[in-house]
Amino acid sequence: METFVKKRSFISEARSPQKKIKLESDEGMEQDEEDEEFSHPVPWQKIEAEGLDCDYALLFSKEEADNLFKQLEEEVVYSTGEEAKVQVFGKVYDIPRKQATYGDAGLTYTYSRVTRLANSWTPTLEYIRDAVTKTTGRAFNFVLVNRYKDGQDHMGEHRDDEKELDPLCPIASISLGAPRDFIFRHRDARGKQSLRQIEPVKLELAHGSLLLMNSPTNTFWYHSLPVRKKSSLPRINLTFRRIVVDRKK
DNA sequence: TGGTTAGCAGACCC
DNA sequence: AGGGTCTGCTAACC
Repeated sequence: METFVKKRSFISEARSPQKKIKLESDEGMEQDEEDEEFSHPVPWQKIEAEGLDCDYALLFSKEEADNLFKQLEEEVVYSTGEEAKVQVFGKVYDIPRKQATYGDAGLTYTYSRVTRLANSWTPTLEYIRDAVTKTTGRAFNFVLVNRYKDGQDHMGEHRDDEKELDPLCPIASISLGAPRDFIFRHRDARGKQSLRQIEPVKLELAHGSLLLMNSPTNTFWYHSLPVRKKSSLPRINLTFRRIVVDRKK
């Protein structure tokens, strides 16, 4: 049975998923927003299930996505050593992909018991961040970069539920490079005697695409990027987030 | 207190 | 026949 979300099935109106509100401006950012800079509005596909709310769109053309991928390959510096390891069920493993963290000065992000300090934004990451902001009306102060060198690199099921994240702000996921399957599973449909039977939601994340994961998706749904042996090319994923800044000294 | 961004084994399906 | 995929399990630590 094919449970993948059909491409182009019900493309909604060509407008942003959130109303064009004025940007929640962080300090001293752009004043008057030229909506026309990223000229044509993007056609969004709504992806919904019980407790799941996502918006999917092709944000960048193939040509632009190609260039962005190339630039990121030159700019991004990935973690090594202890920061490239993860501890699960008492054992330490090498993370089966590469990771990097970028964001506003001084921000930290704790992921699976390892706290990482954000590197300062690179030009390309800033450019993509601003493109995402212009098309969504959301501001982000942090991005987690994951690089999957081929179909063997992967990420297991998890939720993005770190408590330093602003729970109401969507997470914006940009995909560049090889397309990969992306799977959602409801938390009540996991385990042997799962409480309920809920079909997973599966989609393929395309080169240049943007997936917005809106609240409360990450409360109820785990997601993963499973191994795909037939995939041989690299993929870079950027997840833009809003980290709540603790204003205490 | 309870959840686990990892790998692995066994079942299933081409 | 066997490789790819999917699911459930893990049993230490924070």
